[in-house]
Amino acid sequence: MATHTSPLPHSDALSLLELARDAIACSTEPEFHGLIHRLRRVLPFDCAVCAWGDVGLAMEKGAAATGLVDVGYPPEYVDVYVRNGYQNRDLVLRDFLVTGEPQNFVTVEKRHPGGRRNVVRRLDRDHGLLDGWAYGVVNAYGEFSSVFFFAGRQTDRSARAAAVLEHAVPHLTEALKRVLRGRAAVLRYGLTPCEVEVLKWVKDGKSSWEISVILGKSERCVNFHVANAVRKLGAANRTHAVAIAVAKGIVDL
Amino acid sequence: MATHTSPLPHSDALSLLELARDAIACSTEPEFHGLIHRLRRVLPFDCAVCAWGDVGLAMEKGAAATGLVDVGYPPEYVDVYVRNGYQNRDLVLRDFLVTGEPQNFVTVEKRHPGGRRNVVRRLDRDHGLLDGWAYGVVNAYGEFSSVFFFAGRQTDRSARAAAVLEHAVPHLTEALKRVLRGRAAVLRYGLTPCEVEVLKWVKDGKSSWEISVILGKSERCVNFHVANAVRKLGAANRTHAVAIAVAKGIVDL
DNA sequence: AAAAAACCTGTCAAATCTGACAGGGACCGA
DNA sequence: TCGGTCCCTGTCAGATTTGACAGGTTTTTT
Repeated sequence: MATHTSPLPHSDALSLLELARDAIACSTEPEFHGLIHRLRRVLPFDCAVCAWGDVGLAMEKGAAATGLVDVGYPPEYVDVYVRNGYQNRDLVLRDFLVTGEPQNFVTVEKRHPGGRRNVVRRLDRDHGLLDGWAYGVVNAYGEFSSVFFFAGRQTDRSARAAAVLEHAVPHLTEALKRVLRGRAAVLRYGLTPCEVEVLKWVKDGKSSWEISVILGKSERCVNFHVANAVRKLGAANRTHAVAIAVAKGIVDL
Repeated sequence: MATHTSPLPHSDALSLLELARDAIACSTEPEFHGLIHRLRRVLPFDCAVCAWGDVGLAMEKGAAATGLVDVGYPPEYVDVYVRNGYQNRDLVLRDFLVTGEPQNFVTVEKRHPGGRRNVVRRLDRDHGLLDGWAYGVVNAYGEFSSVFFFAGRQTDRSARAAAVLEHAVPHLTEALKRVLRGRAAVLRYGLTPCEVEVLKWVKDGKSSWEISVILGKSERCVNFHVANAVRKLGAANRTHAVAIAVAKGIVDL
């Protein structure tokens, strides 16, 4: 058997194995936060944030088509970043999307002429997030993708840190997929809360009349929302719409 | 950070990390076989087999409610084992189900008076599978569970071997879930091939008339199979049946 | 303040689904 | 050989969905 040339120390590898195993059982947002805190013991950082969704759609529609899971990032930071569309000027994000590999904030800054004056770097410095990493899982158009940022005053910039992220982040992404089942698709198809609501009841086999009694609205109103959901999902009828909604996690059994 | 007291050597931990990462992308049976062969480099064995399905249902209905994925086990062995219902007399399987921990064949044999004369052990010896391990993931009634057997002339019986399985098997189980999406549920609900077939077309939004044209059967025949599928799935109508079928992986989008 | 989006409701006809009656043949396992 | 299972088909009535016309109010965003 070929020997490994991995930069991961033994204790890191064992911690990551346990994290990978425990990520399988993760199904709620608090559990997901717990995984991020577990990761912090292997690779210290002050805060993390994950942008998730359909990367292709995010390119078209920007932040409106993306979700965020915030684990300790300063809310003002996130607000300014999103409102100004800074993902379009983020050198670290760009270099990650281009290379597919973990990107260190400082390393990227030094790589680009004028990197120090970049608006995102200035925002980083304003909030004391002088260093950190970006890494994620980027899938095809229409699939769930993620980009994580782990930031702080300083971080380990070595190949070991990159290796930690390369092993941890795919499992964190799988866990996040389970936690967020459906939210990406609701965003993608632009379904309104009423449309999702009626789909849930249709999925349970209720007739439009039964749903109207349950929701206290007219049968006509229910049919109106069902028809809108069918159209937005590109379905042929309500059965087809339910199939799509269940498959995409918009509604659960 | 607390130091680990894991029996896993560094190189094993790294190999398992890569196995765990690659298991995420596994979605076909050949890829799954590839993962098993990868595992063999960490923990040598001659052959493996996985019994999967709903453990509760398997207790009720035996082998009829269980699937098998065979990676090198002698077919005659598997045939004799299944036909004689040897899972009910398998001390290794029993000890695994009781403890939830990896069980070594020889260790179990020595633990039980008369273990050497056990029919499964005799079958093992007849086929040269003198040693090996059993380990799996057992979930609640109605959920996908697995039990893997890794066997050969001899295997590593140390705590290291058990630790390898404890880290590898959960990821193999998740991979197998993806590979086998739905087969467990078809078994569980007792759906016939025609019932699954019409569900696929209904799921795509086709009317019974359209499906009858596609399949070259009468519309009455299609409705008959749809109604049977609805009843077997315990659904209120075809829309509800499709929701269940998609959720359980019986049909895919 | 204005525009857009979301939500709500009525009526009617045609299409489709559901339930219930009727009947049959082929194949497999005990 | 017999019983069970799977698959196939016809007819009919009532229930539900679908599509298309008509109209409205409230909330949110710019």
